[in-house]
Amino acid sequence: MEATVKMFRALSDETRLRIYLLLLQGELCVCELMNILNMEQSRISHNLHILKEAELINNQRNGKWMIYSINQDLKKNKIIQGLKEELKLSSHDLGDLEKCKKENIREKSKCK
Amino acid sequence: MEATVKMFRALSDETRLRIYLLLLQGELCVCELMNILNMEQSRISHNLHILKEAELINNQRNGKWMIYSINQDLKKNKIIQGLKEELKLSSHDLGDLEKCKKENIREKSKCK
DNA sequence: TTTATACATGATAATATTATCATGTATACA
DNA sequence: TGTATACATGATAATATTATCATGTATAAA
Repeated sequence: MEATVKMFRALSDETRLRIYLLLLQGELCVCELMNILNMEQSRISHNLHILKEAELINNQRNGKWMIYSINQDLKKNKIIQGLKEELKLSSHDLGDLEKCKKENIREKSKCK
Repeated sequence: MEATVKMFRALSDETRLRIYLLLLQGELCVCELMNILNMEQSRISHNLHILKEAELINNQRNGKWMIYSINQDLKKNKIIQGLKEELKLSSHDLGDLEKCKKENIREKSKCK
């Protein structure tokens, strides 16, 4: 119950829901999320922290970058399964994600 | 997306989640919810209002009583389906629900 | 070993949420 | 027609959330 409340709370924010849907497409670093969402770094980091606290995502360092990914422990969670079926990444965000990958933002862009 | 955020927000509160799980067992009036949750009336009413705004529940008047029930429009919503599979009403709340029905709180108890 | 990049995190202010208190309204009943 | 019951709702205070700003830290590269 407590974990479910925490999960709902973490996902009850448009920014965090967008981040979660983006990460469902694959791992991303903070820099890439900044680029896709067009939001400043600390805002992204703070929201990632909330998603991590709710155990919805994981992170691991890779050189300069902190890579965030979906916590696969929740693969069997029916609510998460439902979310994936019910809600898709917006075509706008999907386009920006593809652009980010094609332009290799992670390597090229100085993260400001 | 917006509706999903609103739904998550409405369910990201223990009281409202308990109310939703209780209503999944069947219709209840405010008085019965007060009795089961042991919370004061305005608190219950305000939280019911939030659940209603998120279109998770319906209400209809029946004489003195306002009867709240699950919004069946969401039967096909995968997140709600997932929630129902993932999270069950606590045995404590279930016990109090049964007690409330057995004692016919709706008719007998002066709702204070 | 300085410097830039990538990110985390503490502090703060603006805003939203939550519970409570007080009061208002609809219905039933005497 | 008054009164009690059941509930809604506005106001308020306490608390939580959110974004931003400032700063701190880890890594890599020069």
